Amino acid sequence: MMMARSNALRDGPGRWPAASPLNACAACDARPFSVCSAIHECDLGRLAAVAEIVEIAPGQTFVDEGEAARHFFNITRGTVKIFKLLPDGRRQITGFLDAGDFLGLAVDRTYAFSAEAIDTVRLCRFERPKLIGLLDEFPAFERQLLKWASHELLAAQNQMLLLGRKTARERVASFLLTRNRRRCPGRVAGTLVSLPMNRTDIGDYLGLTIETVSRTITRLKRDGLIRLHGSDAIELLDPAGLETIAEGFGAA
Amino acid sequence: MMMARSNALRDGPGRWPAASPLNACAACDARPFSVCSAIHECDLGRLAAVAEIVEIAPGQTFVDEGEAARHFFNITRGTVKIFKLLPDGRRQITGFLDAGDFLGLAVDRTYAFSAEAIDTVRLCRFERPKLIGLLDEFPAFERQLLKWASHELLAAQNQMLLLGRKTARERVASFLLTRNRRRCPGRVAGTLVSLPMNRTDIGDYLGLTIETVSRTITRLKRDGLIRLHGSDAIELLDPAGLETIAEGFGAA
DNA sequence: GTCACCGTTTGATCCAGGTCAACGCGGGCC
DNA sequence: GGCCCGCGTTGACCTGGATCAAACGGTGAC
Repeated sequence: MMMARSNALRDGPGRWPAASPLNACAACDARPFSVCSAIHECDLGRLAAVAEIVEIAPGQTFVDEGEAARHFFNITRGTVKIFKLLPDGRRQITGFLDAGDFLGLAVDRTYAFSAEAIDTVRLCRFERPKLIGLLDEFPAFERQLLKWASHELLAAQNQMLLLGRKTARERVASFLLTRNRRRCPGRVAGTLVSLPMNRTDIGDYLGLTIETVSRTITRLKRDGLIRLHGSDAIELLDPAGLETIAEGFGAA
Repeated sequence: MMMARSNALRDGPGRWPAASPLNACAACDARPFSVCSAIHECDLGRLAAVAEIVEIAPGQTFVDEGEAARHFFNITRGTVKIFKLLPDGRRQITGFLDAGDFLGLAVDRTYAFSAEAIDTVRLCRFERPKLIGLLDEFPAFERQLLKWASHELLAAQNQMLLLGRKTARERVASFLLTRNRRRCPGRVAGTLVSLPMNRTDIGDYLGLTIETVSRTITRLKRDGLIRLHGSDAIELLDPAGLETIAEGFGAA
């Protein structure tokens, strides 16, 4: 829906015209941050051989919950949201993925989640059997995936604490700090957080409504903890104060 | 706290007098269900050599959030709760682990969670470097761990949906069904769910208070969906009806 | 047997956040 | 320029679940 000239993944034309697969991996900006860093320069050809570079248009869903799980993905540019739906439309976003993040582990035979591009996303797509074959060949790659899974599990536990036990104010403060800790390509080191997702997405990630997110941000602003630069960038004026709130110390 | 003759893990006397480590692994009831199944019968000696069998008394904490992460664990008997705390005492239980479950992945240098035995728990304890060494030797074992991590990630995403978007009634129904799907040693196939944890634990797992858990169970009972057998066993009279509620279809 | 204790249930009231509704604002389009 | 539309903000009110409080019931000690 939207974008007359569709870049739909399964329609075919979404393929990125990678000059040479080898060069694609060697030149990849995201590789240093990603699981692919486990593969040595000299073996990049083997990796590139099973990778397919794809570009996804904003708003486009490229993984559907319940669909047969045929691929793994590695984000190399842009931001993706992962979510689950209830039949009446209630939605829980379980994570935002940026460049360098790996996608496709939490899976049985079918995907247990959907994935949608927030902005223009570029990613490497791997057929599952091919990537699994590569794991046999490169144990360091498999080790890296295990490390990634552990990292995701840790983030998931933090999110469960947030969703189960934190107040709206604590949730928003936690969210801003977590976002700020990410390596965002092009981000000036410091306290300016860019939010490519809209308020609805933030609400669905934090288990709140859009109105509560908005009100809570307004209140943090009034309290001098943050400053807005448009609605998609927030400056953290008092990171320590936010940390105090996020960790549940905040009395107010 | 409690149990005059302490089986405290770090006090030493918690060690189980395993006749022979080799026999311990070969005879382990939990092995078929656990990540250890990846190690062939003939190599069990290598596994047993790095495993230490430990018994934990009910209520005893054997992993402390923030402590240096020195071990992995594999539960072979009993039930464990994994939780995170906020400074003011709010608690989120992020999972219950039973026989066959692996513990210790969601970790950086220090544990990101605490773990406490609910009933009498027996587990295999592995020093992290030793187990990691074993992974180099047995790729199938590492593969199994990755599979386990993926499985946990999937469960975590379901739990985020539950905590972020489900009503109390939906949460309790989901919980009972999830519990029922587990292979509980000694459980008669069917619809009798055993709940070794108390109501406070259930509340802290579902992001509810103990009162709401109790009231919700009472209401499910009144509606003829479940029957209580004591307070720690629940019979599912209408699993399909519970499923409808748990998945968010339930109008009532 | 009975007493005390602890976990559970039930009842009464409260409130954080949800719902419903209106308004503001910026960007694209004609 | 002016209109429209989608997102974000703000306001008024409502409610599901929290909080506070009391009663219940099973179990172990004596």
